[in-house]
Amino acid sequence: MLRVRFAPSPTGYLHIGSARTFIFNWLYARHNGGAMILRIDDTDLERNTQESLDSIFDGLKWLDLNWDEFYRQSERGDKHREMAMKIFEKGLAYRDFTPAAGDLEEKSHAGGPWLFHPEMRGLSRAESDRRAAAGEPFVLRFRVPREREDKVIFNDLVYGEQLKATADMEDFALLRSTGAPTYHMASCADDADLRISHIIRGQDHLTNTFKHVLIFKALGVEPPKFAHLPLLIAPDGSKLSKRKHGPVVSVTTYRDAGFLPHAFVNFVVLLGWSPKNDREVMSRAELIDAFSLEGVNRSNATVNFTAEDPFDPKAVWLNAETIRTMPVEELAKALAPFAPKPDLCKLRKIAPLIQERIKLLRDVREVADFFFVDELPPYPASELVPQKGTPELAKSVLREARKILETATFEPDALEAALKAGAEKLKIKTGQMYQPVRVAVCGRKVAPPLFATLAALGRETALDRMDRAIGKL
RNA sequence: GGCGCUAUCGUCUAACGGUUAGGACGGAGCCCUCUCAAGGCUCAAAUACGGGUUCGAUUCCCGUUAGCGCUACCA
Repeated sequence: MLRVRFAPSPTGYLHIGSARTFIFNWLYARHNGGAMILRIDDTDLERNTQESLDSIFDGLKWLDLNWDEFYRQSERGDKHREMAMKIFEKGLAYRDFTPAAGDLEEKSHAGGPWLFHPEMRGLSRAESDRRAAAGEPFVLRFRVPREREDKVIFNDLVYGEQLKATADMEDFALLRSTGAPTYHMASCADDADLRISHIIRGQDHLTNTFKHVLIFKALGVEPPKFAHLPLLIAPDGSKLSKRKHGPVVSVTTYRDAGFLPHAFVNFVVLLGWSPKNDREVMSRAELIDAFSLEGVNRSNATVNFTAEDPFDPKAVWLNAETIRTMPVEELAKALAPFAPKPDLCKLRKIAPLIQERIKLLRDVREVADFFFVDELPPYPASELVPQKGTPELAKSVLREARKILETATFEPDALEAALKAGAEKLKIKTGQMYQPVRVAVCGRKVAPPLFATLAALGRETALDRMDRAIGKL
């Protein structure tokens, strides 16, 4: 059975890149009828926060993509330690008693690469046991088999065959001096234990994979298949980060601005993946059907945001497209949390009027504000004056319109016919009739279609606003 | 510094070694129209650079450049 996992570490909020990794895994699992596993990789006690964990759950819950199994890595520490010691017992790892030192710069620069402490790698088992028994702290290091194997090879489902000389690999840590497993150890131990068949993750792990292959082999299990995803980067070319780019990278920012979950999924899946048939707007079912690792490309994708405009224009367009094509009832419900009042009854009337006029759900506030107020905010009387008209004309137009609205049937077609007739009677262009009425009723020149708007507003409100407008002139 | 990965319009991307290098977003223009949208049509816009291989390279190989990643007792 195919088994994939998403393994975030709760050290920041769920950001768009992590969400994408989840989505790719989910799609792959659903496409193949496999299992989706959520595992919280919280082995770094120092940096984990409950807030971050909440953010991850909030984000995933919003995406509405489910998982089949759930694990928390911190609860499995004993198992990881046990598996690490199994590697040690096989002689494939050794204790390093070198005290943790601030020789970081020394390691990374200093001309040659730092690989291991020879005297520790060469320590006899008896000596090692003696010092450990004496309570001397140590880190457990993997003994990279430079003598037996000169390279590590694996085949990445996206990047193809990957090869690295063992001579270029350091003896990485498996267990910290506190006894806690490192990420590499915990991750591989769990992947092996949970029988993960495919690891789909960010390309930042591509070079780590050589270490992981070594660990899997040391554990005596067949390594899973690997597929690395190109990274998501900011317009300046740097990796998306909270510190540098702020909340624009957080999934909850999209949610709070009024993105529809599916529009977000649709946008994000197109970053680094293509169905190769020019299709872009796809339903969830179509996505599941079309998804394959072959469609994943290898170069990083830029999320195009700016300080003024935090959302990629394509994401916004996809969202608008999703809004336009969804059932009105669903739209009305989605709009409720964003409207001035969560009045579903009213929203059902408004939704069709604004459906193709909003890009984000939050836009409802400015596009449909006048539906929710008892009294219109003040606007200049000059707005009531139509093109090539005078205040006097505006006044007579509004009086005529008022009279019409007193008796007209409040239904779009009937209102249009009646108002049109009124314009003919006054011998003015229809636009000169409609525009003053629009301003009187909406409080501004730009608004949804007039007749449907009037119908939604109702006679009483319309008449009241007409009177106030006439009074301004 | 070492090791690895990547390179097509501004952005996301498509193209068995043979295409006028295609689509989408965004931009510009026109049409439609009660304003705004939506919709329709049109336009501008790319194979990083240099060498090979080949009858023929966006595509294969090498180099350069650039970007990114890893190089922790972080994940």
